[in-house]
Amino acid sequence: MGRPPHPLIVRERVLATALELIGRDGIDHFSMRVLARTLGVSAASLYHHFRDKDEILDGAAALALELSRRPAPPAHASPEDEIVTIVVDALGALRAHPEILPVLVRRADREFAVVVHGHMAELLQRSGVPEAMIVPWLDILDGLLIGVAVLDVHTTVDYDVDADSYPILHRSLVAGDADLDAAERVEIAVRALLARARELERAPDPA
Amino acid sequence: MGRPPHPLIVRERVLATALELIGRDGIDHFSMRVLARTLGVSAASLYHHFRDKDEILDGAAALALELSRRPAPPAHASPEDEIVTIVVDALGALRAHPEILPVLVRRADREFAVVVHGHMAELLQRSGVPEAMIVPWLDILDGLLIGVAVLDVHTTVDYDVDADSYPILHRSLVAGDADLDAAERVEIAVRALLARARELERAPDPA
DNA sequence: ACCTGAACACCGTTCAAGT
DNA sequence: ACCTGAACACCGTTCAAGT
Repeated sequence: MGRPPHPLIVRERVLATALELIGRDGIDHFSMRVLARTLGVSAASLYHHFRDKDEILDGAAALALELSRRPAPPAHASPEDEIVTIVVDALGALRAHPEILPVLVRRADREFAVVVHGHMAELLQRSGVPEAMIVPWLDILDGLLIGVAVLDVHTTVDYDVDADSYPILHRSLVAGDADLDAAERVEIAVRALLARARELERAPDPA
Repeated sequence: MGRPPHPLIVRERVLATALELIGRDGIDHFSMRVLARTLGVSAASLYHHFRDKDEILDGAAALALELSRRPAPPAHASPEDEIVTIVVDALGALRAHPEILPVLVRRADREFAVVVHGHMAELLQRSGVPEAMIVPWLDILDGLLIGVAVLDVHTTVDYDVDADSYPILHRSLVAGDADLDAAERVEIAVRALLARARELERAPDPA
């Protein structure tokens, strides 16, 4: 066909289409050929705009996070409440695009988090965390967030536990209020971590 | 060639070879054909022993966890110390096979954890966690473990932070003792969570 | 510069055929 | 029962050729 008067391929449209296809049909059905067909172009053309398939996957993952970002974090009374809000919002963003999570995990590009990290670093300091420990606590909070999201997305079935072999686990599983929502669990965990982060002056040496 | 006098394919040997190949060449280079060639059989034969490729990946992931399991968890004075040991050991297991982590995350088959969960449920109870909250705390600890492992495996570069835009984050990053080992971070976090888990009688209602 | 069809070197999986 | 070669319907990526 040759070169059209206006470019047929726009980067953002490609990424939005990729995200939509992945969300609708799953990551296993996503291919360059399917994406190209949906866009009405040839698969080869995509390589004029993206280095490879991974660049498209990364872009779609970044777009997913961007789309589910809350417009503005509300200013709360305490920095703790604000941190909880940020983490719970981020969990919601990850849960809104479960199919993109494996991509995020596989690449774990943390650049996207730098803005929210800058803000959270300030909040941690205001809540009394010593400066040298701010980055470790950010890492812990990040890890908690990602891990809870990963487990939550795959919550397929409540696994069966033999009552005789594991009596306590079994009783806790059948207890009614045992299954909190992931957002509630993450809030409990974040508050627990922050309560301790304020107390610690420094990491304890392995004595 | 036809049927040999003794089976050429043994399930455990297939999984061990798969794990080795994935660890050595990466998950992207792992294919049924490569696995079959390494084993000296045809790719088609593998389908007589495994339903599909996913079953092999799951088996290899389970094997990785099994291999890195410590022989016996030492009986400590306090249940808290024992929980920390279990979680830190599990982190070591995950870090020993970084290439298998995406497989675990993608499938998140939690059945493999039931034994250690049964034990940890008992430890949580002994450390004073109310029965109805044991499963939520197990979920939180699982999430923390997986998330920290995921982030640790991909710790490619310390990202650059603009000192003017994010002064606190920047200062914390350049502070010398800011980068604790993942095992140290997870220990700090687990102790913080346990300290709080003992106090809480019940999940706080969203008031 | 931008897009194309065709080709290359792969995939996972199935299946009739062999012993 | 267990293994095989060949085939099917796909992949990601490259590249000469078109305008």
